[in-house]
Amino acid sequence: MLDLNLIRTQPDVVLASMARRGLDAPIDEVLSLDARRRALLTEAEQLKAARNAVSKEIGKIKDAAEKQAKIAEQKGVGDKIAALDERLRQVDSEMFTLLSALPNLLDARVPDGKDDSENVVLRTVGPVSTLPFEPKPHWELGTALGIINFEEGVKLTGSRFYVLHGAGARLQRALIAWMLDLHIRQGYTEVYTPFMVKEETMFGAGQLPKFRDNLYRDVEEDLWMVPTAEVPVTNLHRDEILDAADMSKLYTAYTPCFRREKMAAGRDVRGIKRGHQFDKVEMYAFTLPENSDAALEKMREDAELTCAALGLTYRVKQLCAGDVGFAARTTYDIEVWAPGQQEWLEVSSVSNCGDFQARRANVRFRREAGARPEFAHTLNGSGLGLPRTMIAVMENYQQADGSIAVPKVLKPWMGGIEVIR
RNA sequence: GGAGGGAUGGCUGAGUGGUUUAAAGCGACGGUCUUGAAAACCGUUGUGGGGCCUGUCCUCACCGGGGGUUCGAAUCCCUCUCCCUCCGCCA
Repeated sequence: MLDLNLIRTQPDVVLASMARRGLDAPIDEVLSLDARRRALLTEAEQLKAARNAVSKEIGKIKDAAEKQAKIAEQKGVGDKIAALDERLRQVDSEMFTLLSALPNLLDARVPDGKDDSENVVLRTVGPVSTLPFEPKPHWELGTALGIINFEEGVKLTGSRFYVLHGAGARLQRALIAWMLDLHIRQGYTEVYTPFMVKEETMFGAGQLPKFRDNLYRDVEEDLWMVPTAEVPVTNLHRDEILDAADMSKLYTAYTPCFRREKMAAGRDVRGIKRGHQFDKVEMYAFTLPENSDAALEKMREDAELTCAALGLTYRVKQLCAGDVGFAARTTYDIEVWAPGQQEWLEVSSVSNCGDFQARRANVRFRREAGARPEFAHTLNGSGLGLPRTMIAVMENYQQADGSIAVPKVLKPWMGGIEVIR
């Protein structure tokens, strides 16, 4: 949610930022609604002030006849006020609809560009291909080794689902445990959250109303399945006023993620790259406004270290204006090289949301006792999406005979398995 | 699933239609006192919106959420959510 006051005072700045995203934002409509709203509010409040004063007088009148006369005089005022309040409610709701559809302002340093084809590769770390044989894609490796079973996923649930077996399931669990432990060492506090949340919680993280079509929902209980840990973690401090002395607050969370992927129908249908259910370890930060830039760089480094420690070749991209997500002001993507698919896989996306999410979720902080509350800044970054990390590990650690070596850092969780064969 | 009880400010806790303009206590902050501190005493103490005469200013809303009754609602009515106690069932 953008600051209405910013739209009022610097509409041109807001318009320019929206234009960089390729949007024609209805700023004029917002401003005229705002003017109407204030006019209605003034009128309604004057009536309320008068009514309050008279009602107070009535309470003090002792003479019954005089009292009845005064009460009769007041009849009808309530209806007038109710009518104004009703119009105000309508204006408010129109305003809310408009404002909640506007994405975050972009950081000025975000490069221009219309879509993902214009994202900027900042650097590539590691060699792009070193395998001395023809590498296979993970779906062939996984099926041959019996660690990924696609037919079973279809049998149980449908397309885009799969079952992991034996060392495959264990490898994923090892990745999750290792990543969580790594992030804890990097200063994040582990949290385990619900995977289903109420509508308010989805709104607070910026998922609703805009991304409704991509979410699973239980209609009977009105609960929504989380599409990312970012959703519950953002809301951990919803409607709270934090103490500046306790910030930054850094969290890491493992959750499954549920996405309908309606927009991606027919895309990435092979393998485990894009499923309706996948696991992810997330990093999240609540910071003071002046610290969010530094927190973004730290989080990017923490995510990079995860790739590096796994021995994966990766590259860091800065997203261009047209590709930065709805709630973010700036985003880095980290992609790892998958030699079997001959493809860069997006495994992490690290974003600074500024005060955009905090405004929606009403997460504030106080600099000192008595100071006015201010909105916190929030940041989120995947500590790597599991299926894509699995793909990268399988394809990079494959050997000529189709077996897969276990990366060194994961061995403590693999129960002595050195090679999956 | 059944029965009952609750939700009031940072916290505890009064308040059942108009001196409540939400008491009181605790905590926090400021001051007096003190070499310093404690104690004591005095004072301050929420959030959000709007206005202009930009002020130690005026005003509106907020007592779990929403709706209603009334000239007037923390208080009465309806409804939802959450919490607690007991019973049943249960991983």
